[in-house]
Amino acid sequence: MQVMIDPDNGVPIYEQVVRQVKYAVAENVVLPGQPIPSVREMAKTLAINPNTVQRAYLQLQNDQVIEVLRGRGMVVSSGAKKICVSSRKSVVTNRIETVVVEAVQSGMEAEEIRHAFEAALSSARQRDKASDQES
Amino acid sequence: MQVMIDPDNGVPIYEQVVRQVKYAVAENVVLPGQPIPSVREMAKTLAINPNTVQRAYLQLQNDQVIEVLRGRGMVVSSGAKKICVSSRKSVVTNRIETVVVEAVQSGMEAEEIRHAFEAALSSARQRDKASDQES
Amino acid sequence: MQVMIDPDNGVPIYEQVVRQVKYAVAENVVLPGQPIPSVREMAKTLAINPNTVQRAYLQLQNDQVIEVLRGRGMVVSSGAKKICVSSRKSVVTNRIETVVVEAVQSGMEAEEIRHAFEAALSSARQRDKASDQES
Amino acid sequence: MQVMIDPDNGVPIYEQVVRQVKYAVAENVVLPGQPIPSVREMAKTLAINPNTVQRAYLQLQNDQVIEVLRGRGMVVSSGAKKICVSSRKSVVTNRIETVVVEAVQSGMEAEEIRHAFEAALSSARQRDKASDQES
DNA sequence: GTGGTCTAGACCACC
DNA sequence: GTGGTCTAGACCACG
Repeated sequence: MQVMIDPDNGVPIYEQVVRQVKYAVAENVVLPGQPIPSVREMAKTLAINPNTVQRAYLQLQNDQVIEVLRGRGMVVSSGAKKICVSSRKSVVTNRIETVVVEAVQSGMEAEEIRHAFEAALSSARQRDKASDQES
Repeated sequence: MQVMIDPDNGVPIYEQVVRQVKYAVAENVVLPGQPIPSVREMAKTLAINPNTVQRAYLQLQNDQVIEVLRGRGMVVSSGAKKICVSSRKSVVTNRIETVVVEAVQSGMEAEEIRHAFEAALSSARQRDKASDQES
Repeated sequence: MQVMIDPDNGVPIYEQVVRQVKYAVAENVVLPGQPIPSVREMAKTLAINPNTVQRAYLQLQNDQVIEVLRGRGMVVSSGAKKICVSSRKSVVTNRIETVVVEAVQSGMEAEEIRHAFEAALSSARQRDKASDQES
Repeated sequence: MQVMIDPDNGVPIYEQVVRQVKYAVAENVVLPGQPIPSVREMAKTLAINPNTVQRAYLQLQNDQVIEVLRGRGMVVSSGAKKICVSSRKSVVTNRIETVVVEAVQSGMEAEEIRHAFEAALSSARQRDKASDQES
């Protein structure tokens, strides 16, 4: 499981860790029952403070994505994949709502917003297909 | 110039003020050279902290949308409209593109994304109309 | 709202804070909409680290007992009382289950456990009534 | 001497081992002077870490339930039965009293507490019987 | 003033 | 080795 952190992008580091672990679970990069890197190991590889990793893992526990085997570390919980897939969608939906609210508040007309959206969607899909073919 | 604030929508209040002033300029609600409400007046109208208005006005100065006339308060600067119109569209459009890319990357189908978008748009417009009627 | 902490009783300090805030809400010591002490203030009165209070408040947010008014502090959320009352009962029920499991595992007969339980219950109720009359 | 371990019930594994050894002594499953399984043997039987067994045996030595015979392993000490019988009841009874006091203080009715207790007791006994049959 | 995040370093229980 | 808790002190965004 490879995790990449950008400490300057506004999103809290612990939140970035949470998202990437969930993404890895949703994409079957790690399977239920498999261990995830220990707090100290993850902290070392990301060059961040163990407490920050601890906080990310705490949230993943609350979200029932991972569970603790006492004294032996943490593993992906059995229902994790389902949770991660659905949470990912709800997160994206929330983001869409936020952006749309901003657009409306800033005075754009519905048709104008819709046009920007459709343009973004078609170009994003083209790029997505292209990168699919590469891999 | 009518400004509506939602203290619970996650967007900082000062940022909401900035956006709506820019919106008013872009829509010719206020014209270059015309004064904008004083910090105190705006704060009283919106029932928010004067510091918050101060901060919004500071950012508007940095963005060259308003300027201080010594002893006479603040007015919309001459180049303001051009700045506001272009910045509004580019900012919102960029945000939309970012979100759409995330949605596609997270594996959502185009129809699914479009559905979330339309739902967000209609609910956002309803709330916008409702707050218009209140005022 | 008075909170008492015992740093040596095994229960984490942040957990003690969580419980006592919930207890205060359940007992109407603080009402929905009312503010709770700020992180710094609570930390000072309890003579503990602000981070520890922060963690307690974070959990209370997750449990939807309190909510943040940006820049102005935290208040008891509207549905808090219901949550606190029911959570209190479920916590006690869990504790009972744990103890009973231990008793069974340690080889006590059902009748023996039941006898100890009834004895404890009647003496606890007597003491409870007595303290009620005092107040 | 049969020992059953549940690694997921919150009680430390070494503590579970301690309790069950004491239980076996109290119930005359093993008699004073008789040897108890070696650390390695016990660890293999329970599929747990030898360090964990070591820790349990260390505590049993501190509690004067077992003693080391140089070169011949560990045996149940002479006063063990008396210690185990009395400690078992007093520990469990104390725990029950504590929990019941908490329940009463938290405002639960006597009948409510009794109901939770009986439910816990019957489910705990069922699980206990089930694990007996397995072995 | 408020809460939110992060770092550094310590101590503990458990396996 | 593992995770869990706590302290101390710093910086940031927001009102």
